[in-house]
Amino acid sequence: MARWQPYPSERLVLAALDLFEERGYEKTTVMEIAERAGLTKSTFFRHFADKREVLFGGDTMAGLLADWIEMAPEGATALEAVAHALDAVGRQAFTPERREFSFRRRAVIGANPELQEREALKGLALTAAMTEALERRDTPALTACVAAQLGALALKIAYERWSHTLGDSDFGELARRTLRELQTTSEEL
Amino acid sequence: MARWQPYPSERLVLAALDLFEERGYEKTTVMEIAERAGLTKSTFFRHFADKREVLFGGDTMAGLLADWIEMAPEGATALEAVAHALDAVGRQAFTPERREFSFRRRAVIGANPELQEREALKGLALTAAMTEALERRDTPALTACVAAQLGALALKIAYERWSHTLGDSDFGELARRTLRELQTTSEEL
DNA sequence: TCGGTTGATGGGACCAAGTGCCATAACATG
DNA sequence: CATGTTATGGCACTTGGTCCCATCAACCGA
Repeated sequence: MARWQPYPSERLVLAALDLFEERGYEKTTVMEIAERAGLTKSTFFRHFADKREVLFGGDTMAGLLADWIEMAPEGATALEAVAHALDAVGRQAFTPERREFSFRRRAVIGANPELQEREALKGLALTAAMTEALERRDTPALTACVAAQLGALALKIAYERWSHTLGDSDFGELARRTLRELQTTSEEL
Repeated sequence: MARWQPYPSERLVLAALDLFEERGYEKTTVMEIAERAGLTKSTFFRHFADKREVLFGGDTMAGLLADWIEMAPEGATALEAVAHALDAVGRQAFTPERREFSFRRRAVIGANPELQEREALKGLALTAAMTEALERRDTPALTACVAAQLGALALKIAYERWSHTLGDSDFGELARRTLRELQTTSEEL
């Protein structure tokens, strides 16, 4: 029998999500998470920087968004580039098999301020990444800032809607529709 | 001689700011902060919920903004109500004598991710408070959301500019001008 | 097949954040 | 002067997080 079972960090994530749902985030210790995953506290902190990060691990999102913004067609406006990126990221990261996990994750985060704090920070990083990517496309600073802000907001709202969906709705389409709504809203201010 | 010196939490805040500047946030312990203020660790946690909160204490901002948004003139648009609130809050909270403190505080926060995380959370709370206040003025949900977002962004940018100012510039005017810039920017998206 | 190297894990000591409880000293009030 | 209230000090305790070292599985070359 192999002593090292495969996918240690995935096991840790699932164990953590289970326990957070059962007893709540605060009443769950890192040792308990590790034990349920068949590992130890030491190993937990080798895979995640801290207890919160176990729910924010696969953190390639900011980079992905930035890449896709830069790869958008030459003539595209700032918002079009953002829409392009949302669509691409939707296909890559928001696959149907991840929807249930996202739903459970959202509920746990919504129940705990400490986790919301981490999520807020990730949101800032996301906006910053998009802003910089737009600026590399020679979008003026303020325009980049506002477009990124609207993009992040659209992402957040779309994520909320998507994770509540029952059928296999396409995240990209949801996000693009949301972004258009936000755009018309901002024009009517 | 009185054993209880006045303004314990103010002393704690200043002691903390000093130490954070000297050795950095992480290398400063709560005990050191308390001792420099002539108090103890126990007392520190009686005044602040945690170590980070010592820099985010006077946290009436969200409430103030919400109040002023609701008190804005009847016929005002969402953005005008926000501008009204920014102006009022500027007079109340961003007084000239607080400018130097704000500058030092900003530098410390900018140097530490843990503090940026807390700031991000406060930012979310601010946006949420403004959104809800706008909705109580019968602003449609999406409009309220976008207007609050722009307001929060304007506040952030204006705060940055203001804390770097040397003269006694008026925060309210700065914020309103910033908000107008953001509005025209968003119209040209 | 064997022995050495590499990388992931286990384990324990350790520090600091944060909680809870209780004693006590200062303040206010009669 | 006696009494109750409030802020503080002090201590024990749990937990998150760091560091270091021993160990064990897997891989690799001879």
